[in-house]
Amino acid sequence: MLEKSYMPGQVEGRWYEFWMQRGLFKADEHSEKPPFCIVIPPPNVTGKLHMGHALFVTIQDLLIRFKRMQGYEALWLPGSDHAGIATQVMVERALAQEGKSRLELGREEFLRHVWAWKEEKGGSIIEQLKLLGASCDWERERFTMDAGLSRAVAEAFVRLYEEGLIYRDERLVNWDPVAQTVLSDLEIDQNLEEGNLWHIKYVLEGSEEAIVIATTRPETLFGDMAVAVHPDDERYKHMIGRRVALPLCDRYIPVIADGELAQPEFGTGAVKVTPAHDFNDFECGKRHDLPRLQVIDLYARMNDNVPEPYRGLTREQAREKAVADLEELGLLLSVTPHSYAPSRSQRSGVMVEPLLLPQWWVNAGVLAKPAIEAVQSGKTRMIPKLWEKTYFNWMHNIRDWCISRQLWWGHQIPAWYCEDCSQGHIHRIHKEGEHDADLRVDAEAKPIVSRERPEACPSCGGANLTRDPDVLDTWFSSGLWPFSTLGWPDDTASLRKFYPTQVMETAADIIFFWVARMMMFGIHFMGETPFKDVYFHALVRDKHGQKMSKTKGNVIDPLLLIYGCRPEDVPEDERLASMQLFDDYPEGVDAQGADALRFSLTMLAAQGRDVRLDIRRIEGYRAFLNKLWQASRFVFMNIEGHETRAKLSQGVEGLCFALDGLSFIDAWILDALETCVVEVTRHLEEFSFNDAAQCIYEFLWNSYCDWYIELAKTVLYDKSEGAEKAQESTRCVLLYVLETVLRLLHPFAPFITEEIWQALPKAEGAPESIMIAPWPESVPERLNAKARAQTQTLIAIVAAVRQIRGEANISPSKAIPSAIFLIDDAEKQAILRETAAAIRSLAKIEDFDIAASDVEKPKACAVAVADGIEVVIPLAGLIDIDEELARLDKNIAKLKKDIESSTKKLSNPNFVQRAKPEVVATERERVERHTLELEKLQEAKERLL
RNA sequence: GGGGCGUUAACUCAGUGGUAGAGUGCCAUCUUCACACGGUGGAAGUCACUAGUUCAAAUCUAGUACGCCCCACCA
Repeated sequence: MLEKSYMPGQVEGRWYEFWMQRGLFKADEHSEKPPFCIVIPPPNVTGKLHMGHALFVTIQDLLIRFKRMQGYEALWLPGSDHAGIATQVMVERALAQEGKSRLELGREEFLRHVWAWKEEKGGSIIEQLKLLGASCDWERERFTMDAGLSRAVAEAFVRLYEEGLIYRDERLVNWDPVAQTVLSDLEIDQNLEEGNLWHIKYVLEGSEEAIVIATTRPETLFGDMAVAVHPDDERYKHMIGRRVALPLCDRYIPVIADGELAQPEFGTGAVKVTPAHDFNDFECGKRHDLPRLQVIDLYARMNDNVPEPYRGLTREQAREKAVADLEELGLLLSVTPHSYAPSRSQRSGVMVEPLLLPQWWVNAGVLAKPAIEAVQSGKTRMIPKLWEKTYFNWMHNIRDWCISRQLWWGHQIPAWYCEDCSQGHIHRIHKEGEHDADLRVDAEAKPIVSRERPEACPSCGGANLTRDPDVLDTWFSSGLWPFSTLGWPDDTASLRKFYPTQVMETAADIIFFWVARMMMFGIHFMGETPFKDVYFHALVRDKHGQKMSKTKGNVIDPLLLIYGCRPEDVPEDERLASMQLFDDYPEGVDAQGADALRFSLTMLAAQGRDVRLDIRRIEGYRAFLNKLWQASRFVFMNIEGHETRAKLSQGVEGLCFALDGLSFIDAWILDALETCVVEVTRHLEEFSFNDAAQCIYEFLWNSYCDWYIELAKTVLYDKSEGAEKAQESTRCVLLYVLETVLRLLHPFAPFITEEIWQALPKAEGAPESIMIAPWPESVPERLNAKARAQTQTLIAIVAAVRQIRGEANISPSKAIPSAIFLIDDAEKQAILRETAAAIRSLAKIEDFDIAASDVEKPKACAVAVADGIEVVIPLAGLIDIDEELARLDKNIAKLKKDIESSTKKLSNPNFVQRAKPEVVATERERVERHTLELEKLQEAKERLL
């Protein structure tokens, strides 16, 4: 027997262990079953569980458990990502607290530290996924830096290099002067900020005349190589080809015409050109063959190419000094406020400095082509479809991907340089107190790309080789994830069985970072798209729609919700991050359980919409699970000691009752169950998870609990003779429906369903867990339109009496002594007779008569019409006449309004002619029905007056 | 500049051509034998605005307002 109330903590503890011990999450690559595989979006190894993880675990586990029950060989392949920059920054920060830096430690020693850190803290995110019930095949857990995946990375790199799709080149790149690495275009944020526009005079050579340029970055003027104006700009036409004196510097630069860079409307129409520190200027410089003068170094300080007084200043200091000096010289014309969008590093938040540096690149255009075609042809679908547009848009305009990073934590690029052949192009900058030299390799050095360290230089045979110090962008290894995790480059049984995977489920914000790269690499290396469907889930936001962030204090930690929390028990930094939560719940939050969280996220995550997480809704769904718990208790209490248990022990199908021997109520709940099974299955197959969950919710609460169980009570508690047969059938149906719903609900709420299911009597040879029990199948024979109509009548009658009771404020403890149901239809009379006991009990009427509609009614009575049946209840001191009149008036008004609008429709010839015939018929029937009802209510009113 | 999304009850959200639904909250009432994490009844919305298409629009089209996101940026 189950505990009196549902305690998620107690229930959830025991089952995960059980599943693991029995090896139920394991997938067999040699199985005959059709494959269903999802590879997990690998969370950052140093990460901490947040709502985004909870959401993806919920959806992916839902899919995996659903498919596993449906008979697929379901593989959910887990793992984690080394997260290059994020992890390195974190470890460096920890080292800094000990007063150490990575440069002091040297590369090898630093990497030992990172690995130690990974071993110590890396497991926690994985353990947290388990708490949510994730049914991953943990024996296959991978890490992007493990030996196998590192081999895959080297293999991919070498192949792409040999195919000419990877190359090394010196270009203008986004440099993060704090993280000391280059960043890809995707790792940069641009948001509008307030800045200034400085107007500076550049005086024409040999003239008093000046050209005024407008700039947001006056400190870069030291690198100016030209001033550009629009060729058609009348103001400046005569200056084109002449030279201007570069302020603060002892040199002259030309005025050039460039219609692409210079827009006459903006600023003064004249723009300074700094090819080494601005992407647009770089392009302009190429067009005009301008030299590039780098004036800012890797640490964002002014280098030796600027006049002496500025050398060594930071960008900011240099700007301040330059502006002051210009002002003194009378060259600063004005400063106006100007909002602009500077590029900032997503990691450090610092302004990125465009610098000219040699880096490794992937020729993305070639790889993108088939990846675009795969989606166009429908080989891979994106759901919701609107993301396909975003995907195409980016893919069509894709730029080469900068894959090298000046970090130590990551896959070191498998390229070496021959010290002899590349002499003079390999620079070591050794700083005092630092263990390793800072290694810089010019673009001119010739790389030797190889899977393993080469023995000797293929050109000169020399053995003096130095490895490229850079590592690869984290997303390079992530891009290989769907096949590297299955054993690639080896031809393994797992790879053959599970590639291509069926579903990729992830957040849309990494569509470019990850999905696009997996598509490109998957097609290139495997010859097939890595997945059939890509389902994008929404972002989880707080209840006001704000992105969750620690600094905003609106984080909702999934674990706090699952296990509950009191503010005083939460560590301070976490409490600050969850400030909003504790403002709303000063006493803390009760334990909701992983099942309630999962069910809530499923309900909230409608396709294509962001999720605003409201704890009150989670509480509502926990109440739903408690309802399931209580209903199960009811079933257990009632089958205890009866044959039903023995019947179930022959298997659920042993519960096979003769469908024609059932009461219409039994038949009705089976009919509703059939609809529920079909709908839930369909919705899951269409990725409409919220609709699927909604179906189960409504069936269980509104049909099963509110009506079937209540109706069952009248059968089960019937003491009269001969009731035993109906009772046994009711018990069977109660149990059968519960068991089926548990299986339907299992993928949504795995713990509670397992707990209840295990308490059911087991059949010989039954599966050892609900998670490997078969998914409920559709049994069309269960559909029963007649039973549906009959039950509808019953429900309408009970509801009508309840309405009278409710509005007349008749105490629920007070029985109504008598009632009359007036109806001519013999079938409906039969329904009333058949369910007399149920009506008496649910409406709490002591007795009632059934009569034809022309029978004379008592004078003072309350009247309602339900499904064509006139429900008459003698007032007999129970009901206040005025209240009853008010109730009648309200219903009469409602009917009148309804009839009026329907009549109006029907009097429109266009409607009658053009609307679908069934719609017109419905409308006619509606008027008829309501008119009849109205008449009856009006008569009742007259009798009262 | 380009693209996308949203605007439905007090709050959080479903719905998507045929007269509006859920959860929470609210009002009334009830602790009887599954459940007060509950039962029963009730109140609550010109479905942002304006046009158009249609017999019929919350639902389709166009535009307006407000909010949000992505991409590309003019110094």
